[in-house]
Amino acid sequence: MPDRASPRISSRKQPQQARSAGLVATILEAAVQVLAKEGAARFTTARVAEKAGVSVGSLYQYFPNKAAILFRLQSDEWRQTADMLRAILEDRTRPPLDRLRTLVHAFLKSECEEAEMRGALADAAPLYRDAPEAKEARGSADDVVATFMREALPHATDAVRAMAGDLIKTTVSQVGKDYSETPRTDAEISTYADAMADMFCAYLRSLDQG
Amino acid sequence: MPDRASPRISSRKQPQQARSAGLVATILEAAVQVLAKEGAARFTTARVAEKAGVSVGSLYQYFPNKAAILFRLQSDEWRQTADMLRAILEDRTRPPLDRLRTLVHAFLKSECEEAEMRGALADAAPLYRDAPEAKEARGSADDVVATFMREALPHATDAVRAMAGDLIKTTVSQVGKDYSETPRTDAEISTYADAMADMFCAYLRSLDQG
DNA sequence: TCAAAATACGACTAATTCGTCATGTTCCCT
DNA sequence: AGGGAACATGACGAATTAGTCGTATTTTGA
Repeated sequence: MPDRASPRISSRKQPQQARSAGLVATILEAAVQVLAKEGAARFTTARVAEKAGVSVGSLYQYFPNKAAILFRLQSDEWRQTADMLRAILEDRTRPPLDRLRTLVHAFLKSECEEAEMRGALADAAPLYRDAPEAKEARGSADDVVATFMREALPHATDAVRAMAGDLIKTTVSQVGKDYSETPRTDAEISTYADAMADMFCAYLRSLDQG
Repeated sequence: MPDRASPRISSRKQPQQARSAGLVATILEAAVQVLAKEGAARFTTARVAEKAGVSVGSLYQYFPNKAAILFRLQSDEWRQTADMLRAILEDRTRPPLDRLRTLVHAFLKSECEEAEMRGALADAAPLYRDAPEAKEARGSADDVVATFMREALPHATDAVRAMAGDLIKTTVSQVGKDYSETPRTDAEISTYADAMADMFCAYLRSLDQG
């Protein structure tokens, strides 16, 4: 918890001409580069601007502070993965546990891609996570998971479903972060994902029977 | 990854007189206070020294740098929890799955205690985790877990046992961090721990049968 | 065409930080 | 008692950083 008072993180101004829109894109790309190559501790606005071939002043016209850049990167990540996972979970042509398995595979694989950048982004989390915008961003996946759990555990109580959903959600997300810290081959990722899926399936079956 | 070169983190000199031993203890207590109340970003040697009622110079006689203090705190935590968990896992008078359930409860409860400080310590991890001393510290729990898995999964192959052990280890540790981020009552912790234990038990039973 | 709006620039300031070192104090042992 | 070792002090230097602001350049639209 770096800043007690939550700093504004929203965009300072929207780019209106084509060149400034391009500038924002350039900055974001450079930010990813700096984050991946230099790490969270050496992520500075000056370095990002230099990598982007742009002046600091220009950067500060579209991002109110350093945290805003990081939050933007994290936001984009979240949106992307959320869409992917939602698409998998909502495909009702397949049995629930099959979908769950696919989800675990997809999520773990996605976490292992660009792991350098994601790790550094997580290190920088203290800079943006206390901002109000970041708090809103979470918990949007709750509905999708709740719906899925009703399908997966038709005979269980709501309380059990909620707990199981929460546990699985947390496990997938947190274990993914830990697992992706060291480099893995696709085969390793797949094996590990299967083990996780096996665990979830065994758990859900036992819940729906007992 | 804040520092490419790994800084020395070992103690600079050992206290030889009683007063300096006390001073080290005072510093560590103050460090915990500062970490919990101010957060990782505001954790500075100056603040720790002030809180301890000691000069910065004195602090630097027993810790080579800021990271060393943080690493020391983390080390002490690790040793403490490791001992606790080992004691539970090695009690062969009880069935393996019972022990596993107790372990989950104990670990989750311990993670939820002093959560402020632990969270801040995790935020500061980039400062010390790349040092060689920190890398050694991990992986000492592997033997205990391996032994336990042989008991819990007598009919499974070694590969399955290794995978399951790794999965459970990672899950408990990572999910614990996430779960302890928001304050919980003892009852909530216990319920969640039971759910996790249920999941592990269902998984292990399915592995030992199939 | 030309003025106003939008955009871009980068030197600069104020603040914070880590860690050192020359100096002073306390302790221990003979 | 007294001399040397251990210990304690805190002002200070060097480095880094976030963010600003006055100025210069480009685009737009009438």
